[in-house]
Amino acid sequence: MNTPSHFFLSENNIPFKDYLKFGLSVDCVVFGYNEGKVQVLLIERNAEPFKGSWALPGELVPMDANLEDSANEVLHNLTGLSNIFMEQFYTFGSVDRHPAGRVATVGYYSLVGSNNYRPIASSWAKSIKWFDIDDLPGLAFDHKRILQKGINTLKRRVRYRPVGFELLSEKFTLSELQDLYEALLDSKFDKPNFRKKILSMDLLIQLDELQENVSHRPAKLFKFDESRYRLLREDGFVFDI
Amino acid sequence: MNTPSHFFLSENNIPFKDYLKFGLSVDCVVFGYNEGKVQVLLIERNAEPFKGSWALPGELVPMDANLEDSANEVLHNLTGLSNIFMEQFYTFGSVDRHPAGRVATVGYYSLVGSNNYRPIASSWAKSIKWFDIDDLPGLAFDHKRILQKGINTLKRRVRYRPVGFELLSEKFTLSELQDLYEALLDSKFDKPNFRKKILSMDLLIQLDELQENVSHRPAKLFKFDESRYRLLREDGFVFDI
DNA sequence: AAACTTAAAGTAAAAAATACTATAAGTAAA
DNA sequence: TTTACTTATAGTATTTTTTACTTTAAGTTT
Repeated sequence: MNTPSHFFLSENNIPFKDYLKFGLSVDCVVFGYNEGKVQVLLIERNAEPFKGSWALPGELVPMDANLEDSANEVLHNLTGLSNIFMEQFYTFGSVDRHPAGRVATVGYYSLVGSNNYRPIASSWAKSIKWFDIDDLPGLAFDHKRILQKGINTLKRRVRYRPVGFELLSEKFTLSELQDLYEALLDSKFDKPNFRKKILSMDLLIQLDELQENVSHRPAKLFKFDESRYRLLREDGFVFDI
Repeated sequence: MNTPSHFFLSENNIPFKDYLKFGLSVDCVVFGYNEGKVQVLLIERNAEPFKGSWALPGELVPMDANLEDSANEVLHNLTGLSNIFMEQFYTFGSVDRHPAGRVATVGYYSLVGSNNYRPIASSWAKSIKWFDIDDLPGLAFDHKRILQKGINTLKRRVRYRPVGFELLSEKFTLSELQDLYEALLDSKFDKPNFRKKILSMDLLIQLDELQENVSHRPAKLFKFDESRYRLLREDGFVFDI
C-alpha cells in the first residue's frame, strides 16, 4: 500500500471520510500511596461489555473535546479533584482491542496525594476501589496491559522527575519520602545517606512543624519547593535518585 | 458531562457509533546522523492540504491496520528498510489540529543508521530531504510541535537507553560514538574518560578491524553487543551516560 | 528514671568521575 | 627517510560522590 499522509483522497482511491471511523478513548491509571503500598484506583463496570469486571476509569473522547480535557474530566468525576498531576504515557490501538468497533485509547497516569483523595458518589460505576499494584484483579479489555505499561512508566520516570512528591501529603517527613521511594523502586536505601542525597538537591523546604501522634521522636516536616525546581531545571538540572 | 468508559450507549444518550468518527494517523520522526549533525527526514507534500509544505512522513491508519504496522509501513515506503528501531513517543489529538476532520495522530520516532539509508523513488512526496535538527523549515499541520516533542524525547531517552548505537553504522570507532553523544546531548566529553566509561559498561565488542581511509592513525572498530545488553538488563542494569 | 524507638548528625572508606600527562601509531610534508 | 602532525589509546593523580557505618539527640512508653 502507498497511502500518503493526510491526503483528502488517498492514492488507492479510498475517500478521506472512510478513514474517519475510529473511536478514541482515554484511560487513566490513577496512582495513590497508602501505608507503604503503591495503589491504583479501579472501577467496577456497570454496563456491557465486561459488565461487572474491574477496569481502568476512562471514557470515549467526545468529538469536541481535547484529549487532556477528557482525561481530566474522568479524573474529576472520579475523585472530585481538579489540577491533579497527570501525564500521557502510551497509546494502544490494536485492531481488535475493543469488541464493538475500532477504538484506540490514550493512556494517562495521574498521581493523587494521600491527603487529597475524596471518593465520589456517582452512578459512574458499581464501585470504586484502591488496589495494591502487586495484588491486582483481572481487568476488562486490554486494561491489564495498559495498567502494566503505566506502572512501568511510573517506575521509570520516578527516577528522573520529582513525581514522587505528588503521592504524599503536602507536608511529609524524610522517612515517609524514603518509604515511598523504596516502594516505587522496590529497593532499600540507607537512611542517613538518603537524607543527605535528598537534602543536597536543595528542593525541600523545611517547615517549622513536627510530625504529630507518633509514639517516638517526631520528625521535622518538609514540603517540595516547586518554584525552586523550575528554576534549577532551566539551568539544566536533572532530578535523579 | 458524565460519560462512562466504553459504554455502548452513554448516559446522555449519545449512541456509541456517534463516537466513531475520528481519523487516526501516525507521524514518524526519522532521525539520522551525518557529519556530526543529528538530522530528520522530511517530505514535501504533493497534495492538499498544505501542498508544497514540508511535513513529517505519516499516513492515515487504515481501519484494519495496527498502529505499529502502519508506522512501519510509512518507514518502509520512505527508506526501503524494514526492522528499523522505532518507538512511540506521544499522541496529539487537539480538536482543531487537522483542517478536514477530527484526526488524532500517534507520534513515532525511529533511528536510521548512517550506512543504512537508501532514498526511495516514489510518488510519495514531491521530495524527501534530511534537515539538521537545528535548521528546520516551517512544517505543515502541527508537525512543528510533534517534531519538537520527538527531538526532546530522543534527547531525554538517549541518556538511559543505548539508542545512540542505532544511529551509527554497525561498526564504529569510539570517537564516532563520542561525537554522536556530544551532538545528541550538546555537550563535550573528555576523550580518555569517555572511552573508559563506555568500555567499562562492557557493551561493546572490539573487532579485529581498523578504520580505513583516514589520514591519521586509524582507530579500532567496535560493534554494540545486543545480546549482552539484554542479559545485563535482566539483572536490573540501566544504561546511563 | 530506664528502656525503647526513631530522627538526625557525623565520619571514614570505597568507588566513580574528572582533569590531565604520556605514549603509540599511523599519515603527510620536508 | 626523517620530521612534523594528527588522532588513538594507556595511564595517573586529584577531586567528588557514594556507600557503609557510628554516634548522638529527642521524643514516647513502661
